[in-house]
Amino acid sequence: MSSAPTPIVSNFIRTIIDADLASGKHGNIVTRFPPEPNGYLHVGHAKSICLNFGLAQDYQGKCNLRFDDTNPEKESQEYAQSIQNDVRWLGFEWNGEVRWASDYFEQLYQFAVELTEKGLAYVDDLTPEQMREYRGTLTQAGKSSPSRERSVAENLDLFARMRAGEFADGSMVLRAKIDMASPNMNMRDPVIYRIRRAHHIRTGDVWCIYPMYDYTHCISDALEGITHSLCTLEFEDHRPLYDWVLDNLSIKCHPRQYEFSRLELHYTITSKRKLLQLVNDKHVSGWDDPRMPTISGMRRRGYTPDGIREFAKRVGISKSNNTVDMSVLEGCVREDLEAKAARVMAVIKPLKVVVTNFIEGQTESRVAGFHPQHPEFGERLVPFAKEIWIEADDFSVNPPEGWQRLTVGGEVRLRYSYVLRCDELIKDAAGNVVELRCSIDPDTLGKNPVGRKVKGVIHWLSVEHALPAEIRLYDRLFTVPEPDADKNVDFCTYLNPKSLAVVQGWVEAVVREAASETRYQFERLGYFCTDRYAHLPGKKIVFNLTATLKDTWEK
RNA sequence: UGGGGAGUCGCCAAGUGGUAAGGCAACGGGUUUUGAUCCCGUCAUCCGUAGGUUCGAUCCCUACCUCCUCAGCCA
Repeated sequence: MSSAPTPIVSNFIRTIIDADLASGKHGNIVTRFPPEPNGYLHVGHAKSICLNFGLAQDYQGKCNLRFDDTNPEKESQEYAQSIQNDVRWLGFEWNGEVRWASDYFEQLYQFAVELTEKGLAYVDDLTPEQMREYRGTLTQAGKSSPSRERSVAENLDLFARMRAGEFADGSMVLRAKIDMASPNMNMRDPVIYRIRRAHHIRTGDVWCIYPMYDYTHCISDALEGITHSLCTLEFEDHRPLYDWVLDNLSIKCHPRQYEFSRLELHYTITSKRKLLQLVNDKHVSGWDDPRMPTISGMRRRGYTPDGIREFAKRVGISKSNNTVDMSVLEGCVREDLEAKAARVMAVIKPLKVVVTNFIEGQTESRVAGFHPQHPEFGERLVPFAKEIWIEADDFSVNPPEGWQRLTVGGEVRLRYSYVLRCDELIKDAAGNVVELRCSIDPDTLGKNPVGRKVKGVIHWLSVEHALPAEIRLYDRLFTVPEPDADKNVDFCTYLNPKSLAVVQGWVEAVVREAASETRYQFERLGYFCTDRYAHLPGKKIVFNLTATLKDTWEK
């Protein structure tokens, strides 16, 4: 990061790892990031990625990337590919090859046979509705299915025939035989295999039965030698099942699951289902729309991997529910960009200024550094001419108290150039200010005028030299802090109609050949990034607003 | 009303039986040709509540309150 990086803060998981390493329980740690390839990764996943890969880095351990691809109906290669791209873009590399739960399908099947042989699993043909009834409620114990006492031999036969495709989808399942009276619903004989004739992205039509998450995850972790299996709080209730499966199978490795609280962010949503809805209903241009909280969306918006990683560090890891404001994420990105983005001037809402005492047709160029604190960023020439653009917001006919910008009769410093005085304004028939007639003080280049102080500094562009650019301005996607808080109101109701505004502005000619995804600070405006797709170097300039600069002037 | 979790500054978040880290934000001041950055300073007599144990408790015990979470052949 720019200045002082946020120091590593202890958390309960690090405490556990420290103890495991100190006691010799583990010589080194192995974590894993296990997404289901059923959507694009979002900021919440970024927190998990930074945790798992970050821990592996800090402790010189390893972190696997494993796809939990056990539900073929929702998964796709496109998603799997995007996930790999996102992890790498964030700056992490997984240990060895990408792992797939589907690579373990045969072993998973054999383990299920083992469970069945031990009398710990049985084939059930209750309908989903019946199964729900038999499961009981939070306060009432469930009751046994008639199939619960089926013989081992018959279970083995039935399970083999399930695999062989003899039964219809949904007609039967394999269940773990645990405890129908358990106060933990997950232990009331959970389904571990279901029949589903769906084309799988990797195994195609080889299988017609697929293992469930709870059964698959722990075994996958064990097969990979994972030491610390980290997941979010809602899986706390699943831990007994995770342990039950491993305790009852002939697998020596028994990873431990630890749960941390998930990230909640104000003014956005992080539910894959809802994010998918935004895409499908065309409320956004796609998963990578710059307004999306997806990693690819943030990338397109101009957020940096370092900024996002800093954010993960800042929010920390704990078990308490927490909601972080978007401004914290923006702050991290700003901090990173402050140090890394080259400065350039741009005018988003232009107002023409004619410098009456400057010679027509003359151009006067001044050298300006690309970064005030880093001369190594280099410099460029900024041309000055008789006609210039200034930001319309930098001029006011009736300025409020404390105004440091331009007003009639007032003076302001043109960044890198002269002190300018506004002598008169020109209005159109409707009374709108359309042009300013100003004059410069020729003796203020590189020095302050004598006898008076000019506090304000504004950015500007020579009309003749500026380059037109499409500038996409973004605002928060939702108008309320918690769009999906009320289950009775569709979160789309709170979509911000003004979350995107496309304007035609002007930028310095030096950015003409900028590659896509090049980040700049437009002085006094904010950080902008050339669009990953629409921006065509040398042909079409398209910038996305990443974040505005902090503005303490706001009144 | 069953089970599993969590409650420390506006937002995150350490911490320990010995008298409350840090970050962000905020607020004051300084520098500044970005009202940005940067620099300096301020910012919990108090750790959900009420009791108890103790020389001493945010950390131990008891009760209570609040919030989250679980009844998919999703993950």
